[in-house]
Amino acid sequence: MQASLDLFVERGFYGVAVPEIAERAQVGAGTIYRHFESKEALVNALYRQEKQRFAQNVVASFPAIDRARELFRALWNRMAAFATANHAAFVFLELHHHAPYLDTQSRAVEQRMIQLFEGVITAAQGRGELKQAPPRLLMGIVMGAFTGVIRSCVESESSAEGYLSRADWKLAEQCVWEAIRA
Amino acid sequence: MQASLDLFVERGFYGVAVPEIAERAQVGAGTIYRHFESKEALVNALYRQEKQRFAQNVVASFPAIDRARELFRALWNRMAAFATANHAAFVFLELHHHAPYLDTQSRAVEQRMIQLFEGVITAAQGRGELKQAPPRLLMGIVMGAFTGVIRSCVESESSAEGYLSRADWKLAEQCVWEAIRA
DNA sequence: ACGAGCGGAATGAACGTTCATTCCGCCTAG
DNA sequence: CTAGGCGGAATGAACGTTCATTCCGCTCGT
Repeated sequence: MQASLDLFVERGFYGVAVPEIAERAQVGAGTIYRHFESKEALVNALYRQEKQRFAQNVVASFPAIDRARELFRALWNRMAAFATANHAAFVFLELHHHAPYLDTQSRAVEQRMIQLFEGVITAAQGRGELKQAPPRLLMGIVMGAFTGVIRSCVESESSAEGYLSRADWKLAEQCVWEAIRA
Repeated sequence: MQASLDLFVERGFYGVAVPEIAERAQVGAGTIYRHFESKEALVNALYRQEKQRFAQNVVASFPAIDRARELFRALWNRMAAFATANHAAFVFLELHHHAPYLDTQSRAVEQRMIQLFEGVITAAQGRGELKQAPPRLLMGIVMGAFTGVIRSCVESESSAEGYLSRADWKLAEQCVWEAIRA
């Protein structure tokens, strides 16, 4: 699964041959089919695993606070921590967002997280802490901006830069908070 | 090219067979090779065409104003207009961002636009109109948020909704402006 | 204590299929 | 009548998947 993660991130689902995954994983091609029914089953298993890992890192044991500002900071920091520690996984999830070969169950993992967020946003709006806009819109802005921030540092082609500094993360967090605060 | 655009958006470069493109375009498979040297050449031509169309729609004949607020509103509205009128093209550009089969020239088209934006941002920062953050970071936030907004409406699975209302676009514009304003 | 024998996981060459690309007969414009 | 562009069957490479075989670790009779 680690091997396929790396390769799928590089060239996408259809761009990677199963024997290639096997080679990178240092196993025989047939071995993959003892663990996964098909290439599609593999990518679904991988998606679910990483999505769940992401969800657990981000929303599990979420601080039981009600102030939107703190909630948002916590959310952002957790996402940043996950995306930094598991860069490939994050890009993979981003890349396979709504891919046609994802099955119903894989999509459901995401739906649950979205609905959870929607509830939190609506509640915060009720307290007048967030802008009055469709929750989906605010979610799109936050998630999109987060992805954009990550991409902006990957693309800084000054080669070996690698990751955002902690200061930049904090800066970005402040920016995006101001986008959604009431 | 229109046929390949639709298909590439649906399933990605490697997920679409050339004969399939031919069928959708209602031409023979061989005919494609009288116009493009290879499948890769086709996707590069398509990328360049759409990226340039996007760039022209967004930055060409840009209002000669210096107030960042107006500039941003104009930028946002043009991007929104383009993305609404050419949804597939926008998704295609998004999807092929940094794909390994894009050649140097195709990447250069994007680089020029980025550098142009970087200059505008730096200038506005000099005038104290934008937050003091790395221009790439601000660009990532804006572009990412824009994409996120688009995605948020595509995903509203209430099926036949289709597009954002004009009011929602305006709402989103205000949100994202507040993210980057000083 | 030990080795023959067993079960099942791993293997990778081989299979049928599908792909990108080529090629040649056909059709049409001039 | 002819040349040029088109179509779509043909082609060989590469794909996902299978399966006969190998390999390994454990069990159990001696």
